[in-house]
Amino acid sequence: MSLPKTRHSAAAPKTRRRAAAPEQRREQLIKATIKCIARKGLSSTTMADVTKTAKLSLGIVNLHFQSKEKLLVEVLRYIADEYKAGWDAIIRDETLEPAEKMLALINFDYSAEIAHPAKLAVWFAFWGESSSRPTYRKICNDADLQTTASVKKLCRELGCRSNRRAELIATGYTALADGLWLDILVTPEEMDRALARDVSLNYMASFFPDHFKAP
Amino acid sequence: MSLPKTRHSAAAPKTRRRAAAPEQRREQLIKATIKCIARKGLSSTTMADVTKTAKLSLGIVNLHFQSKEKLLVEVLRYIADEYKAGWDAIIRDETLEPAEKMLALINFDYSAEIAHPAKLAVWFAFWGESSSRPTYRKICNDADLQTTASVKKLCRELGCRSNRRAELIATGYTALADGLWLDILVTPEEMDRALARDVSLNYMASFFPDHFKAP
Amino acid sequence: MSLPKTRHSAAAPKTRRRAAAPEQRREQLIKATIKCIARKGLSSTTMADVTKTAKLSLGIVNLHFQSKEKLLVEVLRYIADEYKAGWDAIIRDETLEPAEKMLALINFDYSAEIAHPAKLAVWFAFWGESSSRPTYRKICNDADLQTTASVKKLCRELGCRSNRRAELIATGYTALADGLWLDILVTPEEMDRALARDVSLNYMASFFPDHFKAP
Amino acid sequence: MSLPKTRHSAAAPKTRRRAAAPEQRREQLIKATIKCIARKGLSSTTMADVTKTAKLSLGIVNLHFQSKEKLLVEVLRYIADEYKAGWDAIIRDETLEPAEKMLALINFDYSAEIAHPAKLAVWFAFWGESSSRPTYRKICNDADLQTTASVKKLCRELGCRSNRRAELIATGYTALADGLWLDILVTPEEMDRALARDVSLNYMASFFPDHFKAP
DNA sequence: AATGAATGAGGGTTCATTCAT
DNA sequence: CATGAATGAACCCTCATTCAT
Repeated sequence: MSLPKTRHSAAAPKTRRRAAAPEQRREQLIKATIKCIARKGLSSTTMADVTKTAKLSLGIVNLHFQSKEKLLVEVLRYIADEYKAGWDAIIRDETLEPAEKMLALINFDYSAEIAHPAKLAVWFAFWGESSSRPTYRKICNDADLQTTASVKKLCRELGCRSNRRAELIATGYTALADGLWLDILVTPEEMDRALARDVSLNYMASFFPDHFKAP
Repeated sequence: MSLPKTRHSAAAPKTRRRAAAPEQRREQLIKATIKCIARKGLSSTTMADVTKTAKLSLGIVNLHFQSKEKLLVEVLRYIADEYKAGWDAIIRDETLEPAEKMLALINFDYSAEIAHPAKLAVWFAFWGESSSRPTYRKICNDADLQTTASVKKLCRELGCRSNRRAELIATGYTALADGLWLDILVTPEEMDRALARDVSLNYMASFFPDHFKAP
Repeated sequence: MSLPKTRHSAAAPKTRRRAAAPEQRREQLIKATIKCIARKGLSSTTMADVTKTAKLSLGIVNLHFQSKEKLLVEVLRYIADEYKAGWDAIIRDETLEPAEKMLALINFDYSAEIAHPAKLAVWFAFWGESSSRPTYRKICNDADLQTTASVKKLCRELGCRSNRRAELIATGYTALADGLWLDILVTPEEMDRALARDVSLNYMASFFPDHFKAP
Repeated sequence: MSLPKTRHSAAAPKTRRRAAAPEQRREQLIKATIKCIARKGLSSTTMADVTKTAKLSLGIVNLHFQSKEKLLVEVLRYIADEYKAGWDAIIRDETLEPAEKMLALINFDYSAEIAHPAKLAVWFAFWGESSSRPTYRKICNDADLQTTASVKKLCRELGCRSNRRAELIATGYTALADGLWLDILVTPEEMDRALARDVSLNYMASFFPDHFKAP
């Protein structure tokens, strides 16, 4: 909208510039955004912050993502995809027994890559906004739902007879992971990845004492 | 120019709201803010939203809270205090056995008052921002730390010999509760208060089968 | 849209301010806008220009008009209404004979108030944009259509027998006026209000020699 | 770092457009600009619009015209030149009597080529801006002044004794044409080329009943 | 000669805060 | 105490222009 478009003053780029593959620029901007969200929070992260962090010019986000909103959605999707990819790789690994899979999943959930403070900050920043933003919610949910479904299946394979019981355990596992991530993010003095792993292992061990040993 | 420097005509003060007890105004504004955060999210809640919801004038927040930031802190504190008060009442109730206390706590955590969507929305909105805001973090943490400490003590009373083990269970309980609240907020179709209660009870039953029965 | 609303920095008004009746402020802003359009053109007129001209703060336009676009529409409507009001007053004046009315209309069309350079600049600025903006077009047209209808009726009263002929004369009168206004605006050295009046009178005199005398 | 400073692999120059005669490119861009102005208005026409319409690359305008401003001036000049060329051809045609010339001019003014909606849109777009842009004004004026001068001369040849009277008629003719073009552009439902021609002819017939017959 | 990714000044809009009433 | 018009910094977005390729 807005009438006045005919610019009569000139706006001239002063410095050198470089061209890059679009996909590369997008990732560069997404990573800069993650850094900013971790540092300043979602609502305080501005386009200027992001582009300065990426050492690029102000206009570049709109060039590659059309709008800030779309950038943010891509950021969330980027993290969600990374999580789902890692998780799926384990689930599909046919060399592992169910208990080994579950163990691998626990280790994955609290690996340095996944339980990284910046990424957790992003997760919860979006979760905090998710109740009023359907798009965010959808992406956040998808990850959780897949997780729960996989764990439930594993529970059955681990010998859980009742479907209802498997449901409770799997739902609990996902919720527990969310809560532990929150603790890692918010009280790093009290909670670290190792402890979170132990708590999760302890959880599984209590339900499947034959397959897991409490730490 | 304008003549009447001394206006003797009493300006009709239209509908001037009656002065109210400051404490009452503050609570009125806090409740309006909770409503707004639940409806629009933390970052989209404006002073105008809050005051319109409270049916008060725009300037009144700064009159009673000095700034938006301070209002938000008070909102968070209000919810945290309510939670801690309810929890403490149970902990201090000397008529209850440890297992009864734990059960009461679980019921409390998923009561309509505490696991209320609007309040959960507020919790997670602040948690989402907490990583970049020390003040928010402090308030959010305090609640969690007290909770964990209480549960840990109860675990010992329920027969848990190892301190380490009690720590794991208690930490897990708090994290589980956080994760379940998140689910109630974000996927109400998948998770409700009753199911959350069952998951928590199932958790406790697995560690203390003599005191709790899995649902 | 756009997430980040939670301002954490303060933006404080520094100077004195005064309150005014909304209608008064609106007119103040409309007049400032007319001045700016005449001076810089429609597309180069910015909110900052308008508010600086009105000696008010930047945010005030959005306070009173919601958006720049709406301000512009109101500006156009303001001028159109003024024109129609003056025209209607003459048309409805029952003390005037048809020829007297027509003469009064001609005098009105090139009066200082109506053929004012700033207002003409606004008219043509909007007309220039009208072909791509339905809202502008509608307002501009309405004025022209009423004008033509009135003149046509007067032509009949002046003795024009043929409806078709009255149509041609009236349509011509309106077009002539538009063209003369354009000349006054664009070539003030060649065309002034007095000459424009003479051209219009000459036009009418050629069709109704019994009622008008060529200048 | 990057190894291949001397890239011997011939970079495939994808679809590189063939170089074209500069004059041809310029006209291509001017025509695309006219199309855009007619479609979106002057102030909303961007370099991207123009180059996309011309199916050329973004940078090409600055290559051929240095700046947007200069492109626009060339667009205006292009249309003005076309008009003047057509007009001059008639004026210089020695096979025509004065009355025949005047008729030919009227027919020309409302020919499909001249009274084309897109071109009229461009005229008025520039006229709308002309009051604040001397360059535009000059070009627009030149056309009008030549027109008026020619018509005035014809009036004398048609028997108009008084210089003053010829002046009034000629000035009126030009203004009438401008106004009629505006009507064709802005109210196509009410005004078309045929009607405009009739109005103009009716105008001339009223002054020179011996030479023209009212339609 | 031609391309289009990159730049950044400039624009409209929002909204926490102030203060005359 | 209470009100809400006014303020202006800061935000997101647009787009003419540049220049490495």
